[in-house]
Amino acid sequence: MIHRDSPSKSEIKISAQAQEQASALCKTASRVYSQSELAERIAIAAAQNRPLRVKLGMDPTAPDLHLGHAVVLRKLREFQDFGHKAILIVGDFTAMIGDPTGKKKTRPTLSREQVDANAATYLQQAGKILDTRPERLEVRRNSEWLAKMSFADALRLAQQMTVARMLERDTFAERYKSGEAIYIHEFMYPLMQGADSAAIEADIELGGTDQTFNNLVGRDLQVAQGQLPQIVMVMPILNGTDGAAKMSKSLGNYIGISESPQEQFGKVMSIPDSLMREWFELCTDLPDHEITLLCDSIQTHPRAAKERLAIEIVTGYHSAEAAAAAVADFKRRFSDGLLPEHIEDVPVSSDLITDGRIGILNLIKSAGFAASTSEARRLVEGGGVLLAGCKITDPRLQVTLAEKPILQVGKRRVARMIPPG
RNA sequence: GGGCGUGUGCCUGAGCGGCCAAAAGGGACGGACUGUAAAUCCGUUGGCUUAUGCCUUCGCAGGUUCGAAUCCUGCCGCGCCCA
Repeated sequence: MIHRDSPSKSEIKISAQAQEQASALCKTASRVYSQSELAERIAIAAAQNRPLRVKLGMDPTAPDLHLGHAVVLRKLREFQDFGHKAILIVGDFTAMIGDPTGKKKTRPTLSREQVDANAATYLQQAGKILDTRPERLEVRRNSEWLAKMSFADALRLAQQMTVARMLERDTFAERYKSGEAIYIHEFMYPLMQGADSAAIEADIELGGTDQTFNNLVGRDLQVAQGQLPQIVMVMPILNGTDGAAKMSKSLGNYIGISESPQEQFGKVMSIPDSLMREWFELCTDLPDHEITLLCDSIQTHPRAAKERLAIEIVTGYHSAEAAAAAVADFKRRFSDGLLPEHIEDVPVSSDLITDGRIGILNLIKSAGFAASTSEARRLVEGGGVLLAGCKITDPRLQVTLAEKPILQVGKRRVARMIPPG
């Protein structure tokens, strides 16, 4: 138990150093509740000779982290680099509800093993960004305290909140207005998340702007328990590669932090120019003046700027060498129109072959470039298929694989087809 | 609990007995142009051994019809109003 009653507010002198640290940390944040409180808390912690406890919740499902998650994780890393402690909360208990932000209904309860496995995968990916040393990172699952609560405990929690306030929350407000269902248990979600903050005595909670309400609830619950209210810092939600919607796996507009250098690079190159500034700010460590220069299309050609952005990102998740290779590969493929240096071999199953020949549609399917024969047919008819460099127009074409021909579908999908045997 | 309404393809949304695998838009994919940008233009957008063919799809289950996404019955989901 950390005692919060040591130096009273008036006694704390907020050093210039603390001010500076606070303003550095707040720089890319969307909002902070509040920056002055943060400076003060930094000073308090320093006076107590302890690190700040910086909380971040994680969903124990589908741990496939992308650049959007990375925005918050990068911020958390900044806190760690100032000597503070990251507390990752594995939301294994809250997952039973699912954040009302998403449209998904109640999720299936995950087994302990699944949660462990997902958390491990999460950490393995987040480890590219976070400092994972135990003195800088603590991982807790919220079933640890939430599962123990009785119905009476839950009621006491619920007493902290009013329906009116709950309905102020944007997602609830929208759903209520548009006539979508809102279940009572969904109201428990913010309360549970707030209970997490109280349970771990968080000084700060990070999140995306969509978490604002949830995180602010934590403040009230902490105060109710005699703790100092956590400072809430919310980060902007990163737009996806399409520039139209927030980055998410289900929308397919994401760049995974575990993806290959080539893939990351190519995807960055495909984003709309209008997205560059945001991405520079939230996905790279480049200083402001450099970003300004790069985003000025007079001084820097947008394509060059985007290449730089891609290099920065690939370097961050892989290495400078990998980024250089990705640049070369990209130029080769898309500027010079050549085939990539490395082409994946795809063995073709022998039962698709009759008399040494295979139908082009089956070939496309076996390369995994089309989900159905009909789709493969459409690709051929649309003129998107090349075999051994020749455009295929006849969906009925039978081909031989003796030459291990290279199959191309669209601009991106390439494979060398290997005959069985 | 009662009354009214609603449920369509990835999404929005028309259809309201045959001409419906189902309008239109969005998205996505392929092509042209480019900087794998934007804008624009063209094509495709349920599945099937290649098809004036067959199968699956319009909440679910039955029924009426020569014939249903369209009508009837029951069920389920959602909303609104009343209590």
